[in-house]
This record gives sequence, C-alpha cells and structure tokens, in this order.
Amino acid sequence: MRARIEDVAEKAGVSMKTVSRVFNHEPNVREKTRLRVERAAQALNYRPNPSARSLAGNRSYLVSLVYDDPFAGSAYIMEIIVGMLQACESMRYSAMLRPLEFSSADHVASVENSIAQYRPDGLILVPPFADDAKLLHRLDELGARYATISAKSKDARVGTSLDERKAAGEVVDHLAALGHRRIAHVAGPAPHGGRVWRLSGYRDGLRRAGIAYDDSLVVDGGFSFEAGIAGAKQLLDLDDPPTAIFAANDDSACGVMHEAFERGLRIPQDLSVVGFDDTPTSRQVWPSLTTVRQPCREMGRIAAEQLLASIRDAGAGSLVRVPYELMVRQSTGPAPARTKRR
Amino acid sequence: MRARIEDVAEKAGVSMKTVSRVFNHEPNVREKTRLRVERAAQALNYRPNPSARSLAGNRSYLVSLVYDDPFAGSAYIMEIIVGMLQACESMRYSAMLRPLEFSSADHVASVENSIAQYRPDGLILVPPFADDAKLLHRLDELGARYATISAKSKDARVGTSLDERKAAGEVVDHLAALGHRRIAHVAGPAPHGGRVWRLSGYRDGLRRAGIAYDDSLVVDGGFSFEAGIAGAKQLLDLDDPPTAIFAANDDSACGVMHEAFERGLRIPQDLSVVGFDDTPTSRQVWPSLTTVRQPCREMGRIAAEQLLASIRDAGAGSLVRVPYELMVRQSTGPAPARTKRR
DNA sequence: CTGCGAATTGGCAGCGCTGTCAATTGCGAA
DNA sequence: TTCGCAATTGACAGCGCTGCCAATTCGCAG
Repeated sequence: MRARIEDVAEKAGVSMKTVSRVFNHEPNVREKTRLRVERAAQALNYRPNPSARSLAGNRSYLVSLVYDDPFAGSAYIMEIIVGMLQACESMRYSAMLRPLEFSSADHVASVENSIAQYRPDGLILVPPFADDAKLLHRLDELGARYATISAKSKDARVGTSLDERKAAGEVVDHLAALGHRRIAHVAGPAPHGGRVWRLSGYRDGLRRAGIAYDDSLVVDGGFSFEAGIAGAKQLLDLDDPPTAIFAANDDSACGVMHEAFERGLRIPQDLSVVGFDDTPTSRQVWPSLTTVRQPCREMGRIAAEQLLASIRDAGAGSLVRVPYELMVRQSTGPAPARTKRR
Repeated sequence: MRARIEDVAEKAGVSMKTVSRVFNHEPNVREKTRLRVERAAQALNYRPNPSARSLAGNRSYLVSLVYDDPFAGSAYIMEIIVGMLQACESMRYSAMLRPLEFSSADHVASVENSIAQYRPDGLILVPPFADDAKLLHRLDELGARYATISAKSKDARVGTSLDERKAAGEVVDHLAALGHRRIAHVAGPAPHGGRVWRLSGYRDGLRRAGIAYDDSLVVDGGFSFEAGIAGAKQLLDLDDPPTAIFAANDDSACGVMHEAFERGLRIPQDLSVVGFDDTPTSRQVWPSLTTVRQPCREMGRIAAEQLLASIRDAGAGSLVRVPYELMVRQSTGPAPARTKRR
C-alpha cells in the first residue's frame, strides 16, 4: 500500500507532525532533521494525500477559473488556462475549470453555487464575470478571494489589467497614419467590458486624428466569426463604405476578412482590417492579421500568482498592469485612393 | 458555519449514514426517508465536503486529461476538454488538466508521478500518449483506469477511436475525383499515431485512384503552422509540383495555404489544400478549408463517460468508434490543366 | 555549572465523510 | 397472529493529515 505520513515519520525517527512541517515548508525544523525526513520520504516514495491535507487543513488547494460557457474553446481562454496552470503547478495548487452561463438568470447565484460545491481557495474571473460589479461585491461579502483578468480596474484589487482603451486608440492611430479616414468599428457584445473600452479607445483615436465620429460606422457585433461577417455585410453595404475596419477581436476580424473576400475585395489594398487579441489564428490567416497582442498566457499566470499570494496572506496580491503590443502585419495598408465604391 | 452531514441527519431525524446513502444514490432507502433527507439538506443548503468524501471513500472523484504540453492551447485539446467537462459535470466528477512533456526523458515516469501525486480515479489519454504501448502496459500493471482518444485501437479497451486511415483515404478519393493526379502529403510528426494512419490512408487513396506512390510528394511535417509552411516550400519548389496538398492537420494546412498565397498561387484554382480536424480556424480562413471533421467535443465527452463507467465497475466501458465527416469547402477544386509550373 | 528564553519536536484530537457490520423494521406466507 | 427473510437504518471506527498546545532540547549569559 501507499506510504502514509506515519510511515515516513517512523522511518525517519520523528513524529508525524515534523514530517508535516517539512512538507509544508514550515519554519523551525533543524536542517539535519529536514534532510532525514526528506530521505525517508524519498525512500518510501511518499506523497501527501491531498484529500486528507485539505480536510485537516480546511483548505482545498484549488483555484477555479470562471468563464463564460459559450467562450469555452476560445483561444483566449485556452491561453489563460495554460498560464494559470503554470502558476498553480509551481505552488502545488490545482486548477479547476468552471464554465458557467453568464447570461443565465442569475450568474451570481451560479458562482456562489460553484463555490459552495467545490470550495476553491480562490477564483480567477475573466470578462464578463470580471466586469460585473454585483458579483465582485457579493464575493467580497462572502469573504471569497478572487483575482480578475480584465481591462477595467475600478472594482478590482487583485489580478491583471490591460489598457484596452489605449490599445484601441493606437489601432486607430495606426490606421489614420496610413491615410484612412473612414474607419469603422465592429463592436463587442454588450455585457463585456471589452466592448466599452475598445469602443472608447476607437473614439479617442478618431478624435486625435481629427475625424468626426460617424454613428453609421459602428455596428453592434460580438466576439464571433459570424458576428464579424454580419458586421462587415452591414458596413460594406454602406453607400460610402469604410476603407478600414477595426473589429473587436480576432475572431470577428476573420469574419470581416471573409466577407470582404467574398465580395472580391483585396486586403489590404481595398480594405484594411484589424483585430484584437493576437490569437494563433490571426497569424495563420492570409494575409496575416494586424492586431493587438494581449499576453493572455502571462495574464493567466500573473493572475494566479497574485491570487495565490492573496490567499497566503490577506492584503497581499495586487493588480498588475500588463503591456499590450500593436502587431502590425499584412492586413493593413495605405488607404485606397478615395472613390465611392460599390 | 457550513452545514455538515451530521446537521442534516439531525434535522431529518435519521443517521448520518442514511444521509450519505441519499447523496450517493445508494439503493435501499425508502422514498419517504429520501424526501425527508433531501428537504433537510435543502433547508440547510448542505453540500458534501469533497475532501472528506474522498478521504473516507478512498476515491478522488477526479479524472485527469494527459496531453502533450506543447499542444496545450491547440483547438483540438480545447474541444476535448470541453466535452470531458460536460461528462464530468453530470457525474459530479472533477476534471484535471495534466500537460506533460511527451518528449521528456521518461514520459511513463512522469505519468506515474502525476498519478501518485493527484490520485485521479482515472486518466484520459490523447495522442501521442494514447498511442504509446509501453505507457498503456504500465498503467495496466498499476491497475490504473484509463480511456484513450485515438485512431489506433489495438491496445485500447476503453475510449474512442476514429478511422483516420479511412478518412485520409476519402480525402484522396475526393481530390482524385476532382482530377488531381499529383497529390502531395505533408505528414504528421513521427511519434504520433496520427502520422501513420493518415499516411496509410493517403496511400490507400492513391492506390484506388491508380496513382503511383511518389516518394518526393510526401514530406515530413508536423502539426504546426510552421511545419505546413516548410512542407509547402519543399513541395512547391519541386520541378513538377503537386496540384493538391493534403496536410496532416488544419494548422499545417493553414501553413500550406499561407505559403501558396505568398507565391501568388490561387486556391483552389492553382492548388487544392485539405486539412484534418475541422478546427474553428479551418472555417475562418479564406478560402475556407476542406478538411475532415473529428467530433472532438463528443470524443472528449464519450471518452470521459466510458472512463467513468469503467471506474464504477471494472469491465464496463468500451471503445466507441466515432464518425468522421469529410467537410468539402472552398479550398479544393478541379485540377488545373496540366502544365509544368514553377 | 546553572538557569532561562528560544528553538525544536511531539502528542493527539478532530476535520466530515464512508465502509463494515449489526440492529431494526416491514411484509408476505404459514 | 407469528415467523423468516429481505429491506432499511444505525453505530462507529477510521481515512491521513494538520492545528493547537505541551514537552523537550538547545544555546548562551551569568
């Protein structure tokens, strides 16, 4: 049978408690004792039983990632998971995935429910959960630890943030510098903070370029490929269509490109397209997509690290601002000579 | 404080053990008693403590998914995770992600290690782990339960399989029917069963079409975008280049398309391209990619279901063959008139 | 040497649940 | 009504670990 802490204690000639101290890196263990214990543990191939540890210590050593179920499978989430896993691994924590329905009647209840059932020591929230003030407030009330990954920082104390507004502004700067004047935006879905910030940045950019905001050049979209197609249809049907389209994320940007190609437009000669996120797909499409890189993997890792710090001692852990980067690739080019098309 | 089983027992006027029976759906509980317990539990908002349950029951209620670390983040894995999560959810199991290095010195040891540490009740293996006879043998030796997701079925008893060889054959049939005679293959990476099966299917297809196998039209690739580019370069540099390229998966197919476009080739007019997997990206590129759909999400779900069945009682659980589907999209078309290009 | 505070180590109850087995109850046949 | 067997329920000892606190040892000043 598998070795227990008692066996290790006996073999090392110490008490169980001392073995426990060694395995938990607690102070006040003599170096010599520690070595003896470690050797004994090694010899017996001892591994602490996680369930027993959790039960006795009243902690789960579990962190759950809460995200919107329909986005399960998105590259964004996947990268965050990878980063989170790295951090958990090194701290001997486990990660648990909690795809929940944000749109469901009461997402606050579903998060509470998830906590009650699995008892994670902490949560990592991504948009739209991370942007939901009511949820964060309730979690504070419950005394739950959590970290957020989001552009918004107002309500957050621990996690990562990225200045999406500034990034979106730079996208428009880039397009304006290429001579574009009719720059459209396929906005994100309503409940997402991402929508608001990216849209604000878009307007900032227009302002800086001295371009008047034109309501007809902003269409409601979503974060999906299909939403990009729909948005592009609407924009390219305009009497005076845009020469550049900034989509709220890479998936929808791919949709825009797809629709443009269907209409025989060339990218970037006839139409420039920009995305947001820098997903692997954005590199794989042709022409490769100009986009804003969010370091999702690092964001996942940092959020988890900060969360674990705040679990270790309350008050620790902070909101880490991570850098974005405008990745200029092949889908943007100089604005075409101004002629009414269509 | 949180309600314990004892509180529920007291409130319902039964013993702890009876409450336990109700929560574990054990037989021999009178309907009336069950209702009384359920009502009491509801009133107290009782949730069994997973750690205590695991400790006392000597089970972890945990399933771990073992996959190759470099493929973390691939759409294939992501979809499998989603499916696996669905199955676990409904059986009140937790899923744990174990990205391990397949190429590391001893992947068998790293899997053993992972088992010792986390004590999952079962494992789900995907290629290349699923195809590694030595690993499976060792797991059998250890009495570990596992399910495999793979094309290969020889060593597997529980999990899902898909006839990749037949599917790859159909790809070639499709291309041959379009008049292609010079059909190339960018093969998968060596340790993957996928490589072997897809390559065999490719040869089957050629045979059926009466096309002689030409060594120069098969290049070693990999499952990455970059591998696709490299493979395409090699093939398109040939004196008599292929008119169709069948890549081992969608990512590498995207690489092939990318390189083709860089050379000014039109798809599918000048070159037909086919992938394998039907990842979301394959729909998002332009032209959309003809590929073989693997129902990854269902595969993940089914594998988990079969695994859980075999955990419940040894002997249960089987190898479920899942269907593939050739998705003919826009990246394949009639072979161009035969002229030496370059 | 001796005494004393600090450093180190040990003892043990108990975390919340399930497995085992014993006790009790229910129910149809005699 | 009574008996016997099956169905139902209960009692209780752990599962393997950590928290709490007591015991022991150490190092060094007096």
